[in-house]
Amino acid sequence: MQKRRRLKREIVVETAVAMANAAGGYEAVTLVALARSLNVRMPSLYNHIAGQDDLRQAMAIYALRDLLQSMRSAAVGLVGQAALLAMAAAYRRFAHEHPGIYPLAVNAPEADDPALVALTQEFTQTLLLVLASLGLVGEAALHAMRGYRAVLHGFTALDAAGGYRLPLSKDESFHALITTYLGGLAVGRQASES
Amino acid sequence: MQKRRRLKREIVVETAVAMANAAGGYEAVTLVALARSLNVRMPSLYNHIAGQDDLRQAMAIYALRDLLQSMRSAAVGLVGQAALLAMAAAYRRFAHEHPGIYPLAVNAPEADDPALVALTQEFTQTLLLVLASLGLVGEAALHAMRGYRAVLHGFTALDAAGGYRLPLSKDESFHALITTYLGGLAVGRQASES
DNA sequence: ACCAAAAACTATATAATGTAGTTTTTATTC
DNA sequence: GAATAAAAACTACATTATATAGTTTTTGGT
Repeated sequence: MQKRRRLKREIVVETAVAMANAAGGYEAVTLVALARSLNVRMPSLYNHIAGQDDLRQAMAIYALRDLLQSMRSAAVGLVGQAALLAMAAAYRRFAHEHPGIYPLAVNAPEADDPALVALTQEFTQTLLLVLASLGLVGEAALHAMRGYRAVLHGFTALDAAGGYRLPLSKDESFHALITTYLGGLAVGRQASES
Repeated sequence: MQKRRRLKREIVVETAVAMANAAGGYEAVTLVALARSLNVRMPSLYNHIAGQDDLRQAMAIYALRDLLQSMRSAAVGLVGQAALLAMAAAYRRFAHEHPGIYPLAVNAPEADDPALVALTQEFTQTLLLVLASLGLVGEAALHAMRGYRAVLHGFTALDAAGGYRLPLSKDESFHALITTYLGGLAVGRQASES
């Protein structure tokens, strides 16, 4: 029997995130359903969020922060390939455990939110640091960062979309993909050094 | 002044595809908008499609067929890395030129449609043939196929989502990604041969 | 205890998907 | 060439979702 007034934006967003993950997709979070799960009528949500777009942006920021933290934790104490492997595993685990919000973290709608911009910069900075520990700097590092994220998202998205139906270990496929890409990076680095 | 009766499913789907590409996303194809663009009232569409889900599945099949054909055309006369590079370029071009239906081609909702299953098998077969020309067979080829598609989709999706905002050539990033992955495949192949 | 602000509510508008039942058009058959 | 059955259009309506307007209730600071 709690006093159920004083709903807060934070609670609204967190409940929405939980609903999305439970349902396996953020589309399931309708405002009516979210309001019902908060024991409130739908229009009351507008006291805390500016509408569905605003809610999704807030969920995206939540997701991105969570993903970044997961990847950083996974890489603590590691450098170079080991760090990139650990971060890749953390990325995949995050997407698997948070199917409702992972797509929001990637699609990152608008670039107008300061929190979103800051998070994106932190993300970039973290990756560039790890790539530097691998010997990649300058434009090569930027291309490698784009490639690394493409690899991670590509596998993750195809997996989530049900694209891997063959009776073949997905873990092995993922590991093969990452090591193949990292191996290719090593080759390119050697070539540019010679 | 054509006789505008005898609307056909094919016309409905093709108009929907055109609308989706023009709008840059399939979400813009509402049944009311589609009906208006066909000079018809919305419920009339139900004589040709079973609803929005059916329409999207039809669009997905259309997209997948188109994508497969583009990639095959690009690879005619090529084998090995050259073929995979050409197919990658065709994939990216397709996604860029058909922003409305590309996501449908990837998300491939249900596995219950025979046409969809057949297309998917053709796709797989084509890729495995090219990979075989590179010397990859068996499970290694299957892992490589998953990786190749992940690489293609990952870059494509992040690009479409506006994820590449840095002032850095996307063409170069894409080329670097593909050659890095293919280089990694070559390394892995050497290692397994020794 | 009062009162202003915050946050809930009811009621309503708009737009989308989808269904039921009816009417119109088309094409085939006698 | 008219009759008729099937196809495909229509009107009308039910349902669900987002969003807004205006009102009432709750709450916390003075």
